Amino acid sequence: MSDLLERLRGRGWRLTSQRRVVAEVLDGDHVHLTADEVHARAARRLPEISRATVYNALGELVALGEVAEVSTDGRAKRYDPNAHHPHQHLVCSGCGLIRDVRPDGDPLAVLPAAERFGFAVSAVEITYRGLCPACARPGPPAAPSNDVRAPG
Amino acid sequence: MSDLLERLRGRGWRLTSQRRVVAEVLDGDHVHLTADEVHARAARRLPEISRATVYNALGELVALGEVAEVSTDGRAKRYDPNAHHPHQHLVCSGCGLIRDVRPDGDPLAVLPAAERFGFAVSAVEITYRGLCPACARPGPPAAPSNDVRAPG
DNA sequence: TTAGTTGCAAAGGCTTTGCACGCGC
DNA sequence: GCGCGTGCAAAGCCTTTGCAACTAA
Repeated sequence: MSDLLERLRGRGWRLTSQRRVVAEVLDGDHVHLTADEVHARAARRLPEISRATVYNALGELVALGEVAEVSTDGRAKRYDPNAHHPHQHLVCSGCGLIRDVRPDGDPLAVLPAAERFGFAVSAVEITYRGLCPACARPGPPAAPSNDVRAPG
Repeated sequence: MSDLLERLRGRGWRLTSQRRVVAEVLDGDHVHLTADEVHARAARRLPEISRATVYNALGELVALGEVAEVSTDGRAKRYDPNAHHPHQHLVCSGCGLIRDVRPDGDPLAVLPAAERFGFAVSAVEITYRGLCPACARPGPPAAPSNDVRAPG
């Protein structure tokens, strides 16, 4: 994570306490927080941080390619710090849980050149949908959560 | 298209002129309109139709599985009437053009069972991003459009 | 020092909701 | 005629913007 901060500083990113906290909140695997969740967590350490600042920082991290925006539910966007580790998402239709997965092989190869209609395809986003183990089990499904994280 | 209306009536969908017009607007391949665009086109034939009614109808068509919601840009959702013909999307990073593509093979097979973390995977969404022929060509790129349609 | 950042509050885009009237069945 | 569907307008959620005060380098 301090790697990230170093890298950004090298690119001329002015390092403020607000930006540091935002970057720290967005650390780890299977992290897919909304802007509001990032703000809430950042505010635990820096109570006066404003939403606008969080949106600014997130937008810059996305523009710099350090964080990826994912819209899995059509509501608020989620921010994924795993941008340097190409991966796909497994999304539970029951509780909203999101897991990162990294199948072998080049996902771009899935679309034959003959079917690209002349497009210069440079990226592919793949989302698998289905029920997670907890929601697939008989009985009450896992409660939907606004704070979707990796289990355990 | 009248197939669609018949099917819906059979399911107890009360057939109003507003719903008929919405269904008609959403006819064809490579159609990916926003709710507002659907409303604008519907209003050409039925000037008094309200946005709320369009949203209601779209929501119902999605719930009934007749239309798919796609969020390709993080802005307004787009509605894709091609729900009965499984396909993927090719999205131009320059002008926003969206094309449907249907590679051979089962896209679900891309994710090995061993990497499903116990999820019962039932669907997969794939979006390819890149430049369309017009935007890849040197010179002024195609103007971004709020009315993204199939070329020609 | 000084240009870039922050916080606040207001505005903006997209979507949903509440309620009285209207219309398909 | 009944009950669902409609239109209107207001509210809601998420995000962006304008501007004066502040601060990292």
